[in-house]
Amino acid sequence: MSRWPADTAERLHDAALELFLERGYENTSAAEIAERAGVAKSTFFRHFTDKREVLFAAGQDLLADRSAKVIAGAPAEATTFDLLDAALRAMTTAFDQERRAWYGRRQLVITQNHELRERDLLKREALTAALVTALHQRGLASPAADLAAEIAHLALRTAYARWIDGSVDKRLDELISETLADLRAATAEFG
Amino acid sequence: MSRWPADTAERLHDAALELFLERGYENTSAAEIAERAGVAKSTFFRHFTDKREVLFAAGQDLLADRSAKVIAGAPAEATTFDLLDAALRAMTTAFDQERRAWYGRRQLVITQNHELRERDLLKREALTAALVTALHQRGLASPAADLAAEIAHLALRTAYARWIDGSVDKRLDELISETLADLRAATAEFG
DNA sequence: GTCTATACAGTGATAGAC
DNA sequence: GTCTATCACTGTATAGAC
Repeated sequence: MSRWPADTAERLHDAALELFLERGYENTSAAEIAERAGVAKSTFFRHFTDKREVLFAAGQDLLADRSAKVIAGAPAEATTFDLLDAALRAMTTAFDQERRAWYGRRQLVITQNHELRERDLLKREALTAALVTALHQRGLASPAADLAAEIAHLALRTAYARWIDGSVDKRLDELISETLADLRAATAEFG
Repeated sequence: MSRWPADTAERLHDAALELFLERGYENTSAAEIAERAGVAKSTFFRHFTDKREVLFAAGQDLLADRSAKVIAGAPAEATTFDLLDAALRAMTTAFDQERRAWYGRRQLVITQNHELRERDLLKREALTAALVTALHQRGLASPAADLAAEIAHLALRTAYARWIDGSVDKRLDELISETLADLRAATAEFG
């Protein structure tokens, strides 16, 4: 048992989402988030480099690493779409079905604010760039690797939106495979 | 001996890029930009909603409108790639060959700063979204429309980088057509 | 090694005057 | 339209407490 209440970061995390939903991102100061979490403002900035990061602090690099490893270790006969499917599924095992509603609330806040949408895009683009690198190392050259990564990016974005939407009760990895299959069909029609 | 003082927005624009190149974006305050342009800090914020926008204020909506019109007015027998090519070329007529070096300096500043990269991504995504809308109105459904827009996005990004790079002395619209043709070939191989 | 306290520069908004 | 002036807030830095 620590002298300090456990998981300060998580409390800040939850306090932030609550307040953003109550009164909006812009109308919530970092000091207020800290106050609700029971810590000082300076503590907030010790845990998160900026105010937006309180919604994005999840292990981004971990996801990229995981997908890179899956791509590197895939069998030689795997098609590019097989690679994308495996990589995206590896990325999203962390997205627990039980926390779907939480991600939905988080995304609602993000969508309604410009600064947060910008940060969201940057995070997604970082994942796409990591995918390109992994595909290059696998021997897939540009522009095919870039195209593949963009398709994966689109699949993830679309599947994530459908997952959060909640009108179909499927796991995120199922939706990813479905969405990617749709995109494979659409890609074939272009050729 | 100019009868009219240069446009305030343009002077702020140029002063900002100069200062960002001299000492970096982070080490330049809005007040300093205003000072070099010969106006007050508050005047800066009357012209640009925030400090980043001084590098992005170019008519973004205009580009989106132009590409939407081109897509709407394209002949019925045009392929999707024809549409993308026409839309991207329409977007980029504003990118004058003589100002290529200027865009290069601007992009250098953007690439070196997180906040500016975020803003850049948001602008590009807005263009992609406008493209999706135009393609929907043309009768192309999702996910084909989304895929097409992402391919266009990738083509624009790649061609723009090559244009700025300056190792080949071609106009941006030429590079776009070339890049798009490469992507068409890559797309066909996936099918 | 985690939290607190305080002071500070800079952003971006706003009100009032010319 | 522009200026001055002022304001709340972000984010940094530092020094110290448990």
